[in-house]
Amino acid sequence: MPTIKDVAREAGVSIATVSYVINNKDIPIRDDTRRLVWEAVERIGYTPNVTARNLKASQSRLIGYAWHDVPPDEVNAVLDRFTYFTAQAAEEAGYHILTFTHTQDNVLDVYSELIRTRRVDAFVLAGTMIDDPRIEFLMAQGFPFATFGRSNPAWDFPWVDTDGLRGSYDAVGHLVRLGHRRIAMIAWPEASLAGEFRVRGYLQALRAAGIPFRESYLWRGSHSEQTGRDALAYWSQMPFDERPTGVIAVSDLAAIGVLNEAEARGLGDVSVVGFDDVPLSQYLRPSLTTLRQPIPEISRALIHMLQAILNGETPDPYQVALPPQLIIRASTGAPPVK
Amino acid sequence: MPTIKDVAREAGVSIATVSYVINNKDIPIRDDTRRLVWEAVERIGYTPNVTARNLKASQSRLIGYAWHDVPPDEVNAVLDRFTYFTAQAAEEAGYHILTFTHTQDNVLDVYSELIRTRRVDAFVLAGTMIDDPRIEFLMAQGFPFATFGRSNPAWDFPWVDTDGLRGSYDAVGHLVRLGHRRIAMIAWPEASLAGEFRVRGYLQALRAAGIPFRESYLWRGSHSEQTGRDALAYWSQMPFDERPTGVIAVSDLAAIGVLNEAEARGLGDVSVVGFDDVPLSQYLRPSLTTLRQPIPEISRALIHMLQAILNGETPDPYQVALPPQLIIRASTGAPPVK
DNA sequence: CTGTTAGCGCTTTCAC
DNA sequence: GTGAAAGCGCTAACAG
Repeated sequence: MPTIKDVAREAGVSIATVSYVINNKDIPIRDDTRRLVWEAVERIGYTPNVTARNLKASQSRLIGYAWHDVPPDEVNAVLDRFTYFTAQAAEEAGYHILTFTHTQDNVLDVYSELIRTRRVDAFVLAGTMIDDPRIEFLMAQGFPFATFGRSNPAWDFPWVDTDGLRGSYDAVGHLVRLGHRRIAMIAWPEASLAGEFRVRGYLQALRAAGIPFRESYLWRGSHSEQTGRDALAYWSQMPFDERPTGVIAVSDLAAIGVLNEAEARGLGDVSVVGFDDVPLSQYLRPSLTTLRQPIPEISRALIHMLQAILNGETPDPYQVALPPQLIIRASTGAPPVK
Repeated sequence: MPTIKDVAREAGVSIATVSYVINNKDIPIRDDTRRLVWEAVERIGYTPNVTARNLKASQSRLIGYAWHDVPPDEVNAVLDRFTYFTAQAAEEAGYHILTFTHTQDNVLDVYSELIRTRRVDAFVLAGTMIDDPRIEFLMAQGFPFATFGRSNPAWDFPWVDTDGLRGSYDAVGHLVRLGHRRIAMIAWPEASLAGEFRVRGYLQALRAAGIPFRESYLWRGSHSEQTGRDALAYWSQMPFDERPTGVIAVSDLAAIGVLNEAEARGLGDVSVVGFDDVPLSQYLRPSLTTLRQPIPEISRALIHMLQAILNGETPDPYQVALPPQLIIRASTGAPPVK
């Protein structure tokens, strides 16, 4: 493999000159010398060795991203697209993504190791939780990072997130325009930040439509298909003209539970909106109306933030929530006339 | 950030000694010197700089993996799990995964760039095609790689694959044991290598069960839900006692098409086996019997192969097909009695 | 305008 | 047993 030395010899110039030309430094170099260098580069097929460059510059040009373990039966609608678009955005900025894994109990060790060995220049975090220890750790270390998802609101760090409030708001608006008035929501436990934004959007949209909130229309449960089933089972106990005619769910999985339970009970005409647009949701019966997260935009925003941070600047914007897109399919329609 | 020099000074020994101790070389060093070194390391919190190590060793300890673009409406059942397990296996072997992307027309450029800059030590390829140009290129370059998926049978390179033949064979066996005799298959166009293995398994299983093959029971189409619908539409034109009672599909997506079309036509009792176990397949109505690819094993096998190659050895085994697991759910049952 | 040279942090040969 | 020093390939300050 040719090195810069070989190019210098081939071109009959010094290695410094080669370096200047290659890196296009604004050091006055005669045009024919430049040509000489490029021709030599061409002739011997030289490409700079990134490891040597990185050593010199004390950088790695790598952004770490923890790939989460996904149980085979769980849905990871978003993260594979996120990885793809993040890798792509990183490449445009001259970086690559280094993926790594960790178990539940050695999380910070793994991050710490990657920092200390100078394996990566920054991290992208996804699947953030409230009071996420990784964020706390990285802030304490002063190590560059940005997250997909919010965390403790009192913490000051760069994040990009889906605007869940806006998403729920739009979903309810969609149902209202279809003529629904009895609109329920399936939410996560209150500890979930993302979940609470979605609940707020639901409440705001109800208020905007002049529909009073009913406690019994808000069902909270875990991230599972069963939660959707439980919610519908509960609501179907209500007198017919009290039952919700439309449901917005905090996730597609819960939405699917609602559809499945409705089918099982012969209650075919409940309108359901999911959240995420998981693969296959368009092939469900009925195909699922849902909110698609703006993943490409999120990836781009994150990388822009990191780029700024790595250049010693303050990212602008620093924290941003991007609206999801309502994908209207067959699971929502007018309420049953009665 | 402390360097090996700092450790040497702190321990009052030479740099070389520190390196010997740290790397546990079998060079005779007094035990108390060793202790001195480790204590110094501990005290100043030293961790070797991987970039410097890599420069010295002319390696990167990175394995490149191209992350494929997935249209938002397509199912990528397998690749996100594959990425996770491959990253994990790589870490156990002392490597990390560098993910990168490419468009249709610059594929080889991207691989070439990664090689020439010495960004990666090897590649893992997925989504291989017959006569895959990437494989051809990497063989020509003599650059280390291994693939998830086969290619041109005349080419000699290390691969791991799902044993699609075995999978189809088992799926047909399952239907036969349930009492089916009219078993159809949905396949991909003949150009698909993976598809043809699955067809062969189907044919072999029929033969083993003494069931003659009927041309009209083999439907070929693209990778889509529509293909499944088309196939079922076609078969449902047949006289009732000629129609297939069981179908094995080359993918879950096609299987879902069959289920959806059967539902639309009120033909509820056709048994269907998919392939892949995509997320959500368990929540379909009916939940889908399918073949789950042995992803963790595939990842491990690939990394073992690469490890051998990177150590200058010949991997053993060199090419291996691992059987998928039949996951039995509600979409298969006894044929309608008649 | 161009070349010499000192590192970046590490490993390893060769001397002592 | 341990240390001095060369060198991996590159960049950039400093000379000339």
